[in-house]
Amino acid sequence: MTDHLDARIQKSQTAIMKAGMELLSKNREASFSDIARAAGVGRTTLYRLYDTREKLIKAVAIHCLEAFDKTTEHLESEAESALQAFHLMFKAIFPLSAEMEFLMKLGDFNEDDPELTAIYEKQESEIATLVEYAKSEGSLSKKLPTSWVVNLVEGLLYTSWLTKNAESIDHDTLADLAFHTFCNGVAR
Amino acid sequence: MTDHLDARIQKSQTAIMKAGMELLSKNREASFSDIARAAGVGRTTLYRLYDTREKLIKAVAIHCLEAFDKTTEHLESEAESALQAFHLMFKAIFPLSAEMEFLMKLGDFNEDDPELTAIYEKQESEIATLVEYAKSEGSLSKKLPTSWVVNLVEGLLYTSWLTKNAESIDHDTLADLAFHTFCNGVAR
DNA sequence: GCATTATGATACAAGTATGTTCCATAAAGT
DNA sequence: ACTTTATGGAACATACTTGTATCATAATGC
Repeated sequence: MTDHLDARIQKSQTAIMKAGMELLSKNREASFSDIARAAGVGRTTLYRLYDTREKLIKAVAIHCLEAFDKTTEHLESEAESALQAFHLMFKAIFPLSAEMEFLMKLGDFNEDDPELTAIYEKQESEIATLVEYAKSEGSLSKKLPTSWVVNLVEGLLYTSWLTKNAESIDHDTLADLAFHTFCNGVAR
Repeated sequence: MTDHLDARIQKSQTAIMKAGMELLSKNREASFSDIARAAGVGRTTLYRLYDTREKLIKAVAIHCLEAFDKTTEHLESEAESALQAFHLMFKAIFPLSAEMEFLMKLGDFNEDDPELTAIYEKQESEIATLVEYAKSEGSLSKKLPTSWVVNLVEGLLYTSWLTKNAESIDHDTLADLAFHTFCNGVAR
């Protein structure tokens, strides 16, 4: 008896995760049959690994949120200033466009599930801490509410996502645009 | 035989529009039964006025898009500068938070329906024109792509919407924050 | 007041998603 | 090699949603 996950389960899980993320992003009403077919596994396997449709969606959401967490947790130590940390954050998040799209299309997990809410609020508060630090460092305006700046980060990611969908712009360029706008706005 | 709409139809339509906007914002999978109950009309009436579920959603979407159009169409003539037009735009849009929420939760009508896409792209191009004008006026940076600035407007509305949901901030204050960030960013 | 017309309730048919159970098979672990 | 375990397919029950048809009732227009 080991706690090592059976290779078959692991394979199924990653395939389901990937297919679920893509299908549910495109169409929130995608059925278990659809997801199973796209993942290349039997419908029964979905029910075996995730009891219900709701639980699968929650599992995918947690997976996405944790991907964000993993990507952003080392930023503060790598950056030399709080401002630069935001720049690194914009750059780091773009490889997670699939995860970002899923979370954006999902909408308010805010109200749905306490566990998801907890993870989400934890990440929000980490950004809030960074904002407060930047304020004390003197690099961010102290007149603006912290919550506004925190949500602005999300809003700029949304802006980037819109722009990326319409035009094919380089990820790094997009991150630079977001960071520049974050700091200076768009006025001349 | 008049082309005046029967008062009963009008009453039903507005009730359905309102209920549809609210319910479908909260839960995209809301059924016709749910919407009918919330609107206080019979399910049959929904099918009579809007043939199918898809057509109802499309009707609500058009209603929302046109509400935006109506609100923003006179801005250019009222504003004294292109920049000020953006300020007025942020202020004008906040009363339409229900419409905004519906459209945001709806996601890509971009790919769904050519008619919706047409209206949406028309509005986008109107903003693009305004951006180009502001650039020529010298009030917006010419280095930034027009599409980025256009999407930034949407992104700042999204930011405002997030902030409004979390904290209870005055609409006008929120519009000022959005405009200030639009122009100058958040750096000190 | 009277004819017209929208309404809501009910019943109905068809389709589809959900979730469960069982079993032979194949792939993993040891 | 041998045992254990995950898998996929099939069959099945249930529930729900969609969409249509009918009809008595009530509100509207004139």
